[in-house]
Amino acid sequence: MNKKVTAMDVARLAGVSQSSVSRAFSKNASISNKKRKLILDAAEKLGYQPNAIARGLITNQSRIIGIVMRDVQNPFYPEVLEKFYSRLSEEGYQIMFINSQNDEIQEHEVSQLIEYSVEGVIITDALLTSAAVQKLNRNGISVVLFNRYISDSMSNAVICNNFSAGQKIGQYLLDTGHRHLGFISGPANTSTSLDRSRGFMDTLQKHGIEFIPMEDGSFTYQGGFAAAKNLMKHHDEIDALFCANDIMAFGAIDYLTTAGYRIPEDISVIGFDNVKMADWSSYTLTTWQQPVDEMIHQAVKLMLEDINGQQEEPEMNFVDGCLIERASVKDRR
Amino acid sequence: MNKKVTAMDVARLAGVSQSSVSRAFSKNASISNKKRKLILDAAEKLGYQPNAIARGLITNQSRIIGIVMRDVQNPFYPEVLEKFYSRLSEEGYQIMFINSQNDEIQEHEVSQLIEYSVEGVIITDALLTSAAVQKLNRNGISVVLFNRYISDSMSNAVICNNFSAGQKIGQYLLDTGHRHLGFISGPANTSTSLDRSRGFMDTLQKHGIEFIPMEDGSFTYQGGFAAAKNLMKHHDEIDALFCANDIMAFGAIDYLTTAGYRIPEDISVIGFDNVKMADWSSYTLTTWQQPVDEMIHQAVKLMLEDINGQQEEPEMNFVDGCLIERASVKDRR
DNA sequence: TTTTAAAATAAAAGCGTTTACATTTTTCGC
DNA sequence: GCGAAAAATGTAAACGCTTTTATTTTAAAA
Repeated sequence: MNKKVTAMDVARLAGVSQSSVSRAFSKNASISNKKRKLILDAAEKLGYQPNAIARGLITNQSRIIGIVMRDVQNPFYPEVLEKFYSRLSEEGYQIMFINSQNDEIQEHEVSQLIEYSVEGVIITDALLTSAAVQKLNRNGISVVLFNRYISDSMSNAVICNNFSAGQKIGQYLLDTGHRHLGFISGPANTSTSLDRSRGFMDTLQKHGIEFIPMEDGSFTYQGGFAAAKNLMKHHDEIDALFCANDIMAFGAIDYLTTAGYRIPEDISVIGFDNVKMADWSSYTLTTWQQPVDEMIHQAVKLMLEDINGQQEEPEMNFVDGCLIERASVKDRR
Repeated sequence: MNKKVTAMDVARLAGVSQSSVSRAFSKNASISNKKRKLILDAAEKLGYQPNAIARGLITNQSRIIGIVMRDVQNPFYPEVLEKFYSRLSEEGYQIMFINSQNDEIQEHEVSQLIEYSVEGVIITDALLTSAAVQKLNRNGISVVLFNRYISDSMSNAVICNNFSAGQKIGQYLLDTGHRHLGFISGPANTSTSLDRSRGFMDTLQKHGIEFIPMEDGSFTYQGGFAAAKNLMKHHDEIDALFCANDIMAFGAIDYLTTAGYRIPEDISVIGFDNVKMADWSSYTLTTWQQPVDEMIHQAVKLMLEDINGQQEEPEMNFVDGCLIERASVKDRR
């Protein structure tokens, strides 16, 4: 456990002042090429790495972004995490990972973020109280909600246009000749699930369908499995099932298959997210693709703008996505 | 973007010295209860949070652990990540997440870790050069390898006893009356895949089987799918397939099913990891369970010991795991 | 009381940087 | 060459804490 080598050590070896060492490592600082090379060589020889902690203290910029997730087990989120990592890396940021254990993001988790002076926080699939948002804001920490929003707060958010996607899915199912629809929702306190459901119902109502059977599948495989079971027990007539995310759709399909229904001959199933597995040949799930790359691009853009103070007002960006047709929906016309 | 409130602010409000504020927030410091309460109240009122960056600078302890992963898309790893988060949280550590994009951990990724003075690094499913390990060690950063090891280096590691697991899987397949085995491996440069394969072959050889067909499935679904296809093309006689991880097993099963083979009637398939999906009714995969909780427990224990200097020598801990029998293997006796 | 030890507090140094400011060196027009 | 402006370098002051050291207050002993 050797002592860490500091800028002072480099300075001594190179025979310059410590501030010159600092300048040698900063992009647009006033320093001669000759001296810079001298210093860099000395640094190389000693294996010097600038200390980001010390830098953060003086510059008041940690260059750390917190990412808080909850449902890491849903394959959608690892993908998101990976992509956020790439984008933020490119921008020279590190990621502090928080896996919120509870539905709602906890006080102490917010505190951790603040204590480490993260410059921004990306909230993914976790519930945020307005109090938490305020606390973050009060500490000058930018917040971007990813794939959810809270109406009363003033936070940046980028979300798939779940309402319109829901509408289009409803339309698609109707267009392909389905008449007995069912819906498996996520938790009732998520904007994601709510908007998808509202859009879906909106279309149905326009076609004179006022009520359809629904079950909460809590965004999990087991939930989807159980929800499908309940649904079919009381509504054997169902010919199409819209699941508010893919993972529930897999659960539903697995239940239906074991119960002897054929997909899509007997029942069509449609999901939401287009996770990698949707393409697996066991499922070949027709689903709604969230344009993850674009969403992440925008989220990072908002974050950076906010951090750099180029933002007047928090923005909410909606992106559309599109239907991916595979083999889990049958054309019944 | 309010200015951050510092210990000095609290001190002023409470009418004490700044050092007393510091003491009020530290566990076993010499301070009267009266004053502590006074200070804590003032801090509460101002919404003061100690600045971990500043603390880290003076104490030379960042309380950050780096976790580097590569194949986050393999569902095994999100689970691991989540559990590491819980354990390390309990110990008061934060996680800096690195998603290595390449097979081999990159120079600049190691640098990032060093710049942020992480106290330790957990390496999961990523390849580490000895040079990288040395660089970390030279900077006093503890390294624990999770689920892999490198023989030439002196790093802590906790791994499933892949060799013996491979042996037992071979035995199990033989015991259940299989005579034409095939193997789908991971990348040839991973100790994980190699040891599983060696153990497997070891058993087979003891039973007079010297050679079996093998394909590299590179630890991915697509790889497993393709590998199964290649294997069956040339070796139609195969009656059992051992896949070096679950995700490849899923790919293999999906190929086999679409090709008209019945699992397990025509071909038995066995995986490795016991990810959540293995229990899904589409797969009901018989597989080897890695004792993740125990592995993580040990990894964190090693890490902490190393950080606290209670370690003479790097340790390599092997854990066993056990076979989980589901429905993808048929008893052919 | 007075003396002395112990406990609580304050003052100040220092962690490894960046950066404003002061000083020195270089460059360049005349 | 000279002088002035520009560029390069050095000096020193922060940043927000912890911790050592010095000082004050309190408690205990006499």
